[in-house]
Amino acid sequence: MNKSSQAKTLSDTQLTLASKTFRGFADPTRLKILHYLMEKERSVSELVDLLEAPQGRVSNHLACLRWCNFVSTSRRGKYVYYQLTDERVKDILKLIYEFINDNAAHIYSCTRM
Amino acid sequence: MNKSSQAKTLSDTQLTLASKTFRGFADPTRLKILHYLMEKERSVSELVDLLEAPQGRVSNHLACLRWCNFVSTSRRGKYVYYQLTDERVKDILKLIYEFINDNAAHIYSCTRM
DNA sequence: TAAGGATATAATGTTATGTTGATATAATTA
DNA sequence: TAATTATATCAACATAACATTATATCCTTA
Repeated sequence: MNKSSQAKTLSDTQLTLASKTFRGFADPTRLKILHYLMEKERSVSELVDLLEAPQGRVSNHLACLRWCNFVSTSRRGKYVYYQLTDERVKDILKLIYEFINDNAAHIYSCTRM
Repeated sequence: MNKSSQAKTLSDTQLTLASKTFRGFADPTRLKILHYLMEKERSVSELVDLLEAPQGRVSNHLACLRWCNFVSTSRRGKYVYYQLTDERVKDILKLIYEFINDNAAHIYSCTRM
């Protein structure tokens, strides 16, 4: 019934979700934010200081990370604190950093696409 | 000596490499290709058939996957066979697919960025 | 070596994503 | 309640990524 050459199919929905999720990680500013959140929760203004980036940009990227459900928020007083939502976010980041340690030269040369 | 609020720093190079690597995964066509390669190696023309996509597009994405060192090639006769290079590529994909199973609704609603 | 099949590359137009800068909202404190 | 601080959002622009299409290269076999 199955063509023997055909792997278990991936639905279009899964493909869309997975590529969106990877895109969530695919920006240096967002990676920095995640990096600082791996240590502990941080308010927006702490992140603005740490990143030395304009507040609007930081908030935009935080919105993106919320959409992906990588982070969640809790307001206490006038500050909004961000924390990692899912332990697997850490696992994924760790795997990637391992991977690039062994493949740096290769990836660095990538210009196309 | 360290500001107590500061996590172990990430170099700009690492950030660049990591975001490039994530972008390598962040496209449905490339995810499909990786999916088929997880089962076994495939020639370009097999992939063109499986994906029902124009050959130029498939080859362009394969070039991208090579840059990232996700895949490598071996020519046998007139065919070029692609295989996964690094076991961690599988690990990363598995983690992501797990993650999206639990976060689908959230991610699906993401429109910005 | 000529012809044909398999694969790679590259130019162009289009769309998606990120940045900037300005403004809006929400909580706090004077 | 007015002023201030913290955060979010949005519009306009710049840039990067992708699809398409055409062409180039590489290998095989006649």
